[in-house]
Amino acid sequence: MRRTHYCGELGLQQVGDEVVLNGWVHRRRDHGGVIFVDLRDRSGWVQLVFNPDRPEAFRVADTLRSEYVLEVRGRVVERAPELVNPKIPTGAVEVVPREVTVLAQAEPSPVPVAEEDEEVDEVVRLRYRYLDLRRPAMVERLALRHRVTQAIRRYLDDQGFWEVETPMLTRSTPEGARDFLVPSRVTPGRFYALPQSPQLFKQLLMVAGVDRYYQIARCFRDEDLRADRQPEFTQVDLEMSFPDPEDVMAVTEGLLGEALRSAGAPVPPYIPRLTWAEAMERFGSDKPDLRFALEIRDLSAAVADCSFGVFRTALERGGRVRGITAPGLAGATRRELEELTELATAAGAGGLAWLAFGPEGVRSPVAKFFTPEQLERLREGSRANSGDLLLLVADRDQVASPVLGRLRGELARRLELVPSDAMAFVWVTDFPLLEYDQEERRLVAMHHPFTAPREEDLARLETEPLAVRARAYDLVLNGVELGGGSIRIHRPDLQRRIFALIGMSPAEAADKFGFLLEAFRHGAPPHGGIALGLDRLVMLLGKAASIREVIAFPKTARGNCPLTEAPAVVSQAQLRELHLKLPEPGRRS
RNA sequence: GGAGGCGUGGUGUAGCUGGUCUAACAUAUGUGCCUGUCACGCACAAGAUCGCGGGUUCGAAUCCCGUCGCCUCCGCCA
Repeated sequence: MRRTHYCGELGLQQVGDEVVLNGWVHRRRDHGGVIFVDLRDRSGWVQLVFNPDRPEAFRVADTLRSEYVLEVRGRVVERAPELVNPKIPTGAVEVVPREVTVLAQAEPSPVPVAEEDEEVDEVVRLRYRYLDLRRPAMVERLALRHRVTQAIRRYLDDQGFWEVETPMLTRSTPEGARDFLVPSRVTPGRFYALPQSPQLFKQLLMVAGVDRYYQIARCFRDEDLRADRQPEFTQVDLEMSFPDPEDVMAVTEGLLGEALRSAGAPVPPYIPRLTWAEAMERFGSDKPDLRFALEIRDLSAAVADCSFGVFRTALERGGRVRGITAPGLAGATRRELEELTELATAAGAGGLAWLAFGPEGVRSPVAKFFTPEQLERLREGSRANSGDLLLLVADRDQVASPVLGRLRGELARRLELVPSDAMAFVWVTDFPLLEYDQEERRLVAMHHPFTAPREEDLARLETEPLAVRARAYDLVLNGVELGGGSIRIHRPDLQRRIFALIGMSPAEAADKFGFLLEAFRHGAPPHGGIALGLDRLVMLLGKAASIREVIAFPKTARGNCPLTEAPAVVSQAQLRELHLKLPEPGRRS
């Protein structure tokens, strides 16, 4: 017997046909004289009806239990009108089995496969992921991811991109995230690293003349996890030769359009753009959530002559006073205001000033420092109406912007300004090439050290390095960084200047990236590309609460896999082969 | 590394201002009944020493401390 149909495919077109189905017992309803079994596969389920007039099949039906695996030969029949179940796609028909074989029995499932809305503990779900993945919601997520991935492959193939695989065992590189290391058996004391991204290899492929490359690439970063972060994750990684940023963005938008279409999501007619400076100024974030407005406003001028010391000091020290107006929040309780203040200080602000505009005037702990005219200027400048709450932060932009950005997000949540079904894409461009790392007390690359500076800023590279803008672009969706890319440096001399700026000596550069610098001496084309987080994209398209929902076998927040119990202890013999020695047990620090 | 939350039959929850809690409910499971259900129904049964360790108390699921696991956030993630 060979399967003829998937369960979920059956409908009125098959009425009268004899079909062979394979699937799992989704539910069994035993009425004594008649037994119904919902037979499920990845396509959905269809009802089997067993009557005593077919004693052989009926006897088997009697022994069936949830999640048994069956092979069924039977006839598709139309249901009487009053028996149609409009809730399922196959509800107009049912299958009358002539022959039923139990291919596998099943113990009672720890994961309720048929109970759709049962929230099951995530560890249990991960421990028995193969059962969890049988649940229709998870099947749909796997299918969605598949469709999106295939749409991307098709599109990039159409655009002339070649899919090339790059090594998973490579070398550790400085900068960036912590590497996962793999000890070498053959060369004692040496280690491979799992790639944080195929960055260097795709650049080498450009030098090789591949011209257009892509890869659905697994990446590894040994950093702490989040709802949208896993230690291994998948990027749609692409690179092209001789591009402008416009070319990369155009390809990305085309790819995204296909991905959205494949997911049944509306495709935006265009994707707006913000420079990094504008994003920070208006939204306090380099990945602004544009599903809601709530913009930051500069009120420095309005408070310039007030008598509030904190503001005056901030202004004198080159800072500004900026604020956000929260509509309708003038009635905020002391507790709510404390929470917002706590949020602001935790984000780095010295404090948070607030003014509640009401019909009887202004309620604020700092109102006494302002004349009525100044208060009116503030209200006007902040566009606040009666009933609104104005939150003010006074500090250098570097400190104040992220604080205001945090507040903006928090206010949007509290005011429920975030439309749940909106998809707000935005490009953020012109990132600073470098930033100052307080901890390491040196300049570091904001994106990565291979990012090209803008031509017109080149002259300022050594004199005003923090003012130099990069030819970089990030794609943001709903406040989540979906991906980022840049035009790369392809000239060895410029690459060496950048390495020097971030404090990497020529010797170190030669040691760590010598192969790349050498490649650039052999005719490197100008090139650039982008990498998109596939898991995040699918997560957002699938309205999933975490990235784990769209990964077949994800890790927990501590990086464990409850199913395989990785990471696990290995034998002394294995360690010896790898020339590794662990500290005595009990001395783990 | 830091902060917060959660942990009770297979699963999901209630109980958690200490004492008929000898732990309840739903669901799943087992048995029986039932010929049109589709989250089938009805009846009966079995199933948890309340994550683990310690402490307080005459008495702890309940209070305290520690610890483990999970989740969220901050740091970190070029």
